[in-house]
Amino acid sequence: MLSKKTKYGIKALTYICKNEERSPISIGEISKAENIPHKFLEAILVILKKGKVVSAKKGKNGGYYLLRDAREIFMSEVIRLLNGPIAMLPCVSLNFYEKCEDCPFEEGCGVNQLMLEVRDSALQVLEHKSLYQLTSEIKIAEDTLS
Amino acid sequence: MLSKKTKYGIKALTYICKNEERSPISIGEISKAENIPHKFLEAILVILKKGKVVSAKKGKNGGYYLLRDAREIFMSEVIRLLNGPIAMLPCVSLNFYEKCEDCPFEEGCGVNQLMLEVRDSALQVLEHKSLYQLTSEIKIAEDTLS
DNA sequence: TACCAGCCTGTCTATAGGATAGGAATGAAA
DNA sequence: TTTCATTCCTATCCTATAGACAGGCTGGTA
Repeated sequence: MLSKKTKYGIKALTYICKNEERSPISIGEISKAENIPHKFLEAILVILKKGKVVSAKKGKNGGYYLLRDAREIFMSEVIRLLNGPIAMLPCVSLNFYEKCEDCPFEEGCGVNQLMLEVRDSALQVLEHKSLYQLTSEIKIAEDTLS
Repeated sequence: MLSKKTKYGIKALTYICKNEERSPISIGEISKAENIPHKFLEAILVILKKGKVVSAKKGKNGGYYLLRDAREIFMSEVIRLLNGPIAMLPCVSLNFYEKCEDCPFEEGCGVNQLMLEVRDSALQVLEHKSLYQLTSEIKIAEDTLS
């Protein structure tokens, strides 16, 4: 399952991206616009800041802004920061690998083999989807609706 | 994350499949061979039984056996029974759909769009991987090791 | 220098996963 | 017909984590 933390995080990023010319954008504005609990969003953006995805400006008219070109921010990275491993099992994770105690050897574990394939197929999507692309898709959807 | 329930369930199924000619196989045997807590495995197999994947024979020399050809048992089904939805969000789930409260309209939600693609790519793998296939792969791995 | 917005720490609750226990029901074998 | 292995059912417990909120500190900008 994708945690709300991650969901909120992605929404916040797309909101910042959509309004980049006005950035920095304050937590208050994002939380109102995207229906995200204010304090929770605070914590989320701190994580994204530590992850070098965004940066913050303090003081009056402060807020958050993208630290890199939105074309260079990929969903795989954001999800790893907020949700943890993309793989569904620690023993097939690239960035959060852990051996599992109950398996004598991984190659002979069917679950391992299976989840390896699932992970790769998910990465195929997530490593190629940039924040820029995601934001564009939303804009298109909004335009066709109105 | 894949729950241990699911992991254990798949392991149990492959074990039964591997030893199908001796079936029914008892919980006791499976739990010992695959390092699965006995009582927990009980609960898991009951679920798989309700899901018409396996069936049970009671009494002496009883146990569990596959209810269908292993070629007709797909991982997508097993995972849905034990782990719940394959999608990472209820609002993109085929079998466990739920609208999310915070989105005014789904088409304009980037997370929704993204997770839709991830779900499809995962399904591509899981709907085509049969228990038979998975079990074969394990056998091959075991042979090449020895 | 005053204020605004980010930052930090800590607490609380609900939920779900994982695991265990004890005994009832069933049915094959002795 | 008795015995015993096995499934089946109900119930309880523990723990970790997600989600959310509160209060006050910090630092920079107007």
